[in-house]
Amino acid sequence: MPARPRTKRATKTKKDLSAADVPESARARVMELSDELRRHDVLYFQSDAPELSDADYDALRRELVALEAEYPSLLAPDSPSQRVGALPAEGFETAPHRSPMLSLDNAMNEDEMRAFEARIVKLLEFPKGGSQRIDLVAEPKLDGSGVELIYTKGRFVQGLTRGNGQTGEDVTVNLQRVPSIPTRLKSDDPPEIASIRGEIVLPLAAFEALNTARVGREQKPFENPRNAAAGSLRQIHNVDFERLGSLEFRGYALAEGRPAEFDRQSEILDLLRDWGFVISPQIGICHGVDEAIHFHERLLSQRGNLPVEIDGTVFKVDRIEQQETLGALARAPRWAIAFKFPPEQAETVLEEIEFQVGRTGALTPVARLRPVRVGGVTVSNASLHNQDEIERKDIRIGDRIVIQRAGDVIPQVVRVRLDRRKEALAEGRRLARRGLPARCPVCESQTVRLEGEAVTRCANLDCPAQLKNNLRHLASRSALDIDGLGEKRVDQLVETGLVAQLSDVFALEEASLTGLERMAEKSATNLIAAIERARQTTLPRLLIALGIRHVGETVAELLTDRFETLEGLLAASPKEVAAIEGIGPTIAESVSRFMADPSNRKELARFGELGVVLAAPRPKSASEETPRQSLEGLTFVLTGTLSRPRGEAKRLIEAAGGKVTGSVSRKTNFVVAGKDPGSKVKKATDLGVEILDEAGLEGLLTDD
DNA sequence: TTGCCTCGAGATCA
DNA sequence: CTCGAGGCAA
Repeated sequence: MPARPRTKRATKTKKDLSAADVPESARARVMELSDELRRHDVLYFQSDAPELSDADYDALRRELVALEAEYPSLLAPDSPSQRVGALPAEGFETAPHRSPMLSLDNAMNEDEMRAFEARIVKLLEFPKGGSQRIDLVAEPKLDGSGVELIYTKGRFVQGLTRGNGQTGEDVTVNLQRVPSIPTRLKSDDPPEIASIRGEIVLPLAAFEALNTARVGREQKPFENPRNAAAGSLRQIHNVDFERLGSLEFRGYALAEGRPAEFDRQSEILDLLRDWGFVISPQIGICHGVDEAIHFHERLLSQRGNLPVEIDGTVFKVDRIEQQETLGALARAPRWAIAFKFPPEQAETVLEEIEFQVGRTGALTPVARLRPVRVGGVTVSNASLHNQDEIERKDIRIGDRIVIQRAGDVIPQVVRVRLDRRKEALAEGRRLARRGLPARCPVCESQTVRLEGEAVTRCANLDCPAQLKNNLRHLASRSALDIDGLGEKRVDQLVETGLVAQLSDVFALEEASLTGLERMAEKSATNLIAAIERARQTTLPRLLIALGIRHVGETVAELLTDRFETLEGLLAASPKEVAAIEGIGPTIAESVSRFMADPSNRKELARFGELGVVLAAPRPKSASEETPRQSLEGLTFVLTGTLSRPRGEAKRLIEAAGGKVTGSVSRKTNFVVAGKDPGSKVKKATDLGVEILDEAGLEGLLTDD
């Protein structure tokens, strides 16, 4: 488990040693070790003729790691110590943030900025008539990837992505390669623990250079600096050091470790700079909202000349004391706001309006666009929400339209260039209106629009489009979580008629799957196994899986808490459902209607007939779990000659809840080596995967 | 919604 | 080598 001994060892060094302080003997030994390890890597990977035992190899490697830790200047970017073996076994580990990494509220225009100021003035309860204004620190809002860096006693020990705000991915090994992240804080008296937050960006010049290099190597250039930066952080194998070396970290907050005498955000920025971090140079202090708006406009005018991409201005209340008074909501602090630049717009041709059929049968118009770059990505689709929207904006096929990415993500049609219609016609585009289809585009059934509703629906409950969406939903994470049942597989299953109603997934057999496109033995087995696992589920998951309108995680839990079993729910009267705290009339109606429907009841019964079992609401304790599933979640690889046929060994493992795969990867937990094992054992030792002999396997199977 | 990364497995070629 | 799935970020 050589996860990261480097940083731990390093804390023992008394002070940073510049290159000159490194004893010649150490330098020589590092070179020697590196050469030796590299030679062995080649022997091992390319000629399969290793000279060193794995233990010896490991020892050399450890020695190298230790030396590099002691003399960081000797750590070459291409050192064999940086190879994959140094990485965590399974992707990146996740780790909790020291305090939640919140996001920021947005202001899209001046009014919202003024509202922000008004809100804080009110909350801070300034004495009437006082001339106090609020000092706001202004910083560019960098368009990159947010990270948290942890320093203990001034040493960089851990770096996390933002993740969900509570927990992030530990990308320390990659961040250690970013030049602007100091290994040590420049401070005589660093805090015990400091948490620095900031943005990882890829400066435009580096982005261009990187892409030129990539094109030269016949690699695909990156679409935009932000994705290139975020992607760089998540590299695991064959890590491209050039990429990491071109990243830049810019600090903007100190979430922990603030010395008491620093009581303003502006001072913290200075402190971070003193500690050795890069701080955006375009920092200002604004006294009141008018200055803030002015700052924002000036920054916008400089935008094109800046070395990094930005998408707005962040304003923070300068005084920490005031920040603390204001506090934070669940999602974002009340003392800061991101004033966004107007979204980039682009013009393109609307080539077609299609209608998608959703899970409930609702027909949603989607604009198919001539692909156009906007905000760093190529957009070719945009939702049009509903028919009213199309009519209000008078959108017609063939129109030139203006699009933008709302909230930076969802593309939307802003308006039609009505003034360009003449030209459009001249170019032969037909400018047809697209009305709501009378028949479903997928199954050709009648469509209906209920009185007072905005949406039109396909009336056919068995419409394949609805079935596909329902099936996708059933297989999704929060529902039955069936691995390997993605969009394409769902399409196949429905189109071949293998699944005509939801419960059919549980009637699938391996034999009927093989023969489908890209569905050979292994995939079929895996899918069947995933479905088998899904048979044992819980009532809330099943309720979610059914796709009852308005029933998500929360409602499913509420229903389960109240009725405990499916039978209980089926027997419940609409009144009882409606009486549940947290369930209003709309939801109650939807649930009761579903449960009363005879075909739904039949379908539910069929789930049971096909082996779907609901576990008790909450397992009392872990000790009550069935001991037979002892290998749950473990992956095995078999190699060499075993005393029983492979197939049988495989069955035994699977019966105990384990998984058997063909090749060794970091996801493999155990390699079972029989007589005359193959190269898999070598690979396993290299990846640090545990190797079992047959006795060891027997032990696992019979034990506990 | 798009782009990036990883993984397992299928398809293809030698 | 290519594809599908899954996860993550904005």
